[in-house]
Amino acid sequence: MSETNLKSKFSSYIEKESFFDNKDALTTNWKPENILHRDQQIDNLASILAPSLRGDDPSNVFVYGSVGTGKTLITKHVTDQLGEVADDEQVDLNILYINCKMKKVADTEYRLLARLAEQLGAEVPSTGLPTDEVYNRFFEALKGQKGVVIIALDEIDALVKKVGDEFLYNLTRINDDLKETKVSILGISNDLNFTEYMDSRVKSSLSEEEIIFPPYNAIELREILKDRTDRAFVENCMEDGVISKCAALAAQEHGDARRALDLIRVAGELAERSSKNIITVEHVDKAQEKIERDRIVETVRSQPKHSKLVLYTILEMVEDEEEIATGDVYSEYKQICEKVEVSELTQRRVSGLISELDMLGVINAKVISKGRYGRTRQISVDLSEDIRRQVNELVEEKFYI
DNA sequence: AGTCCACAGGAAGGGCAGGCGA
DNA sequence: TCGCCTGCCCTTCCTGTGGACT
Repeated sequence: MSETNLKSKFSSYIEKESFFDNKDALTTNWKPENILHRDQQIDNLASILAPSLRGDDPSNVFVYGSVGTGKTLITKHVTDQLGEVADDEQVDLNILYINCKMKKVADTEYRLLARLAEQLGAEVPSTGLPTDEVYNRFFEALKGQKGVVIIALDEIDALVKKVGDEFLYNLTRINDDLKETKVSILGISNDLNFTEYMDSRVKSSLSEEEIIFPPYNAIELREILKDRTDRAFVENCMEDGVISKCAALAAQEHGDARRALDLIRVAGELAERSSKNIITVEHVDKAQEKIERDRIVETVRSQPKHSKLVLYTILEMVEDEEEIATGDVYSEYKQICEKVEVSELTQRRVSGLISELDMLGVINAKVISKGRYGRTRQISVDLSEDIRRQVNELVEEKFYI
């Protein structure tokens, strides 16, 4: 681009008014003034937690609902209000909130206990101690508290699937050993069938109360989007139907409000970069593609190197054949390893990697039986040309293919 | 009815990096 | 510095299995 062109690009960027007035209103951290379509859940949670204001320990609660149904928002909203009232009334109440899925923060038993202890004022190194020592420090910190401690564990299903439910068992039994302090647990799970993974004792003590968050339908999503976009965007910057389109796309995808907000935000950003002076329905389509592409590419980037190589192998193979089996992938993968001078992994591991890639939604792999000819995974790929190219570049760059 | 393929996938454990206390 | 911890990636060994073929 010539110098004058570049300059005019920059100056036209300044001249063009931004569509965004307050972009924060489209993030998940934003707390809207009025929360829509969740009155029942708010009411329910509030009445369950209210006894803590009288110094009684509230029942343990389990909050279920798929992603983007407002679980975290409502929990924070209710606990914040509760905390404020407790402060005003000078009631001893401590509310801890931990997201168990945060990488490197609370995604193991050790880290979870360390964070909890930290929030109670104890000091725990990020690694190095035996887990039972961390547990002790957490317990000591709890002893120092008076009144009720509510522990909110967000995305608890991810942690239990990873490390088992033993820590939950310990947490639910902790009240037996405490005198001054009463602990109550508020579990938040994305997985509706999550309790199946748990020991029945843990299950019964943890789900004394349950609150279900159903997915939003398209109409509800539209109202939520309307509310947020009124704050986030300047007036009259959207073509008719943009909000409905975002709501409809997100409703198709499990009624996910987060996805709806992402869509409208990315559509706005794309429109801003384009020459159009209004956000159009086409921008929403492009936003949908971009979000999916970014998700896949980011996922692949964070995979271990052999997972990248396996994916590369699969992408090469599906060029010629629609559906392939694990064994085919493995022999081809070995050849690629030889070519790039990397020592190959065992078939067991590659099988595991394929299974992971499937769970991450990068490839499709379902187990089928071919009778006499054994059981295997039938692998297919359903990625756009654009994504395949980006993934291939990612791998080729890394291995100098 | 039984066999047998080509894997799936569980369990246990090894080796390494990063990080601690003493 | 050493000894020990955890998390991560990986191997080894193993049992399980749907259904075409005999």
